[in-house]
Amino acid sequence: MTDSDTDSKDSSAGPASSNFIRHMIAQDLAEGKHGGRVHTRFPPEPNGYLHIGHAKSICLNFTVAAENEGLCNLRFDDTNPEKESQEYVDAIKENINWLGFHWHGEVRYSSNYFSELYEFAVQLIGRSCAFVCSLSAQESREYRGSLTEPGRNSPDRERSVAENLDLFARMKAGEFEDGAYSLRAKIDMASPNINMRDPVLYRIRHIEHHQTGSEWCIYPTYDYSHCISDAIENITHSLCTLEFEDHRPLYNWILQHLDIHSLRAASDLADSDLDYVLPQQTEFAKLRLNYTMMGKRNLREMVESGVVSGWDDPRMPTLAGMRRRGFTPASIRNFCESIGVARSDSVVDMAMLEHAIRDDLDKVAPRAMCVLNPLKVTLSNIEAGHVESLSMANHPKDEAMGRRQVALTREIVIDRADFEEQPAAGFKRLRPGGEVRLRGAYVMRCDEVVKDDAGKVVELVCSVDKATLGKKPEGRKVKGVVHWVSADLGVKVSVRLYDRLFNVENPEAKDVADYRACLNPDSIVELSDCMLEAAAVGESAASSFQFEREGYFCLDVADSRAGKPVFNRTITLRDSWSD
RNA sequence: UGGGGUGUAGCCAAGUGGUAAGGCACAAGGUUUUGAUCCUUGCAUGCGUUGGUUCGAAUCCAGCCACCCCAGCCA
Repeated sequence: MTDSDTDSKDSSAGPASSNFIRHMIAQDLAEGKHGGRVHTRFPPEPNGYLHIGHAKSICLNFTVAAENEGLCNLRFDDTNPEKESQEYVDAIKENINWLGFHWHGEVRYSSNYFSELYEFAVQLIGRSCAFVCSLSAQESREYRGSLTEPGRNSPDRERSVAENLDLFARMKAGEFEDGAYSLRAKIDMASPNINMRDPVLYRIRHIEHHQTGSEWCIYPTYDYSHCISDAIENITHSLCTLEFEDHRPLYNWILQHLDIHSLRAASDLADSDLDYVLPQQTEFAKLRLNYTMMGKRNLREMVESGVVSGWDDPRMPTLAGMRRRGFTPASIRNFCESIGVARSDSVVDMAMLEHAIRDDLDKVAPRAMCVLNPLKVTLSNIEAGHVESLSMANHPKDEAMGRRQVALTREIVIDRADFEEQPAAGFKRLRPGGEVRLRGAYVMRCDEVVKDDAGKVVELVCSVDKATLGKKPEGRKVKGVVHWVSADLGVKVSVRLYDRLFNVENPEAKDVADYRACLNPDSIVELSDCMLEAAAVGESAASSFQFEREGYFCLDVADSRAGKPVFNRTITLRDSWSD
């Protein structure tokens, strides 16, 4: 086991699939490029909750390290205190642990390195590679030029080293107000790559930081801090998403313009005799899922506007939401492995995710019977008060999951959808005069349909064939099987049926003016009169079940109350019949 | 119209000069006391496109087309 190993083996995970990052690392290892080390990092900014897209990156970074006896750090990229908070730090750590990954050593923060980052900035100034600029944000935008036109040099670009040093020290000391000055790299205002047009390295922000409090009033930018943080942590492979590709020249420029000996001295490996090698950035395509919004800004918007109940609403693509929905860590890891890692923009079909969770839950979730829309059935040839205890397997293929007792009584409930007075062709369930198998029990015949004044079916009077317990009926075939629960001995529960949040494939598409117009009005349907078999509730009950013939459900711990459990539908069963 | 990328089936994706893996989805059978699971079979004479090189090209070369990213003191 290494630090980056996962908690459990994924029994269902096939062999690791080939991808360009695995190839690259194998080749780097073969060439001894980083002294045989593989050290990755997952660098979230604590400005929101992790979502399934982050899971792809987490799985990539941690598994690629584990596969090569390497290490993976967790580093909060916390250089913009304005948008960040401890709440997010805590949630992110918990999500990663829940997924089953363990970062190497202590949690890191870019803010851990603020002192080093400052000293390296002083070094860049000393080397005439950076200068203090007095242009406002607006002015600097004008000076930057455009996609097709080169920019112009800042009037401060040739400020003396001494003056730059003095100004930068005073920036740090808090002498200036926000925006009065910035520290910029001195690269090339005519570069076709706009990121190289003297990018800002430090900005003044008189604001409290969740980790460093009021110690600093200047904060480094992403481009400046990320590469140096990687170098300090001796990261070998810095994996990020495609939009940072244009930043790679800057990533390399900063590291190459710093004294490698001082970089080494500031790094975790300062005292080792390993070769000091600069980290290399490699980009891959981020995950996109259809019928889903992944933009942090949009997710936050949905939470704040109350479109969903919170970051952990079971309809959210956040890890917190998916967990509450009933997704297992293994299902998410398997999904991330199954989608691959490549450089082409792609949109993964939701069906892939649904397959991953069904695949895992089919194996691990015990079965139970729960009637969602109860219809009373009186079994005329079972005495009132009689309780027949039937033994049922918790899993049809896994005896190790044990058995449970299920009570059959005179009055039971079945689902309304399992009875039709005038069924369409192919209907295998109950009809007047027809027979159906009560799952795990007897074959039952419908003798009488009881209706109310409005003509609504309110009860069925049926009789069971007592010769059919564990046996096929004689002289006829009964195709349909129906789940049921004792009306007296079952437990009343609430069940939330979840469906996709959006009814368009891409709610973030440019031609969608407002995602609110694309919300699926049936993304949550709450049923409060469901009847669940008693064995499925209580202290020792499992948290996830397959409610037979319906789908996979999990107990909602947050909203369940004593005597009134609430279950969330994780996903339906595949249904080749379709209602 | 500058720079950086990407195009293999409905979706994801392997493939790195020797004749198109795999998964999802879908379809058809079989098993089944879950219309589930499981099993079997089918599903690209074709790799954005047009040319070229080669005995041989998804792989190499050239042109063209489409789409994505970049002008935050966000990450």
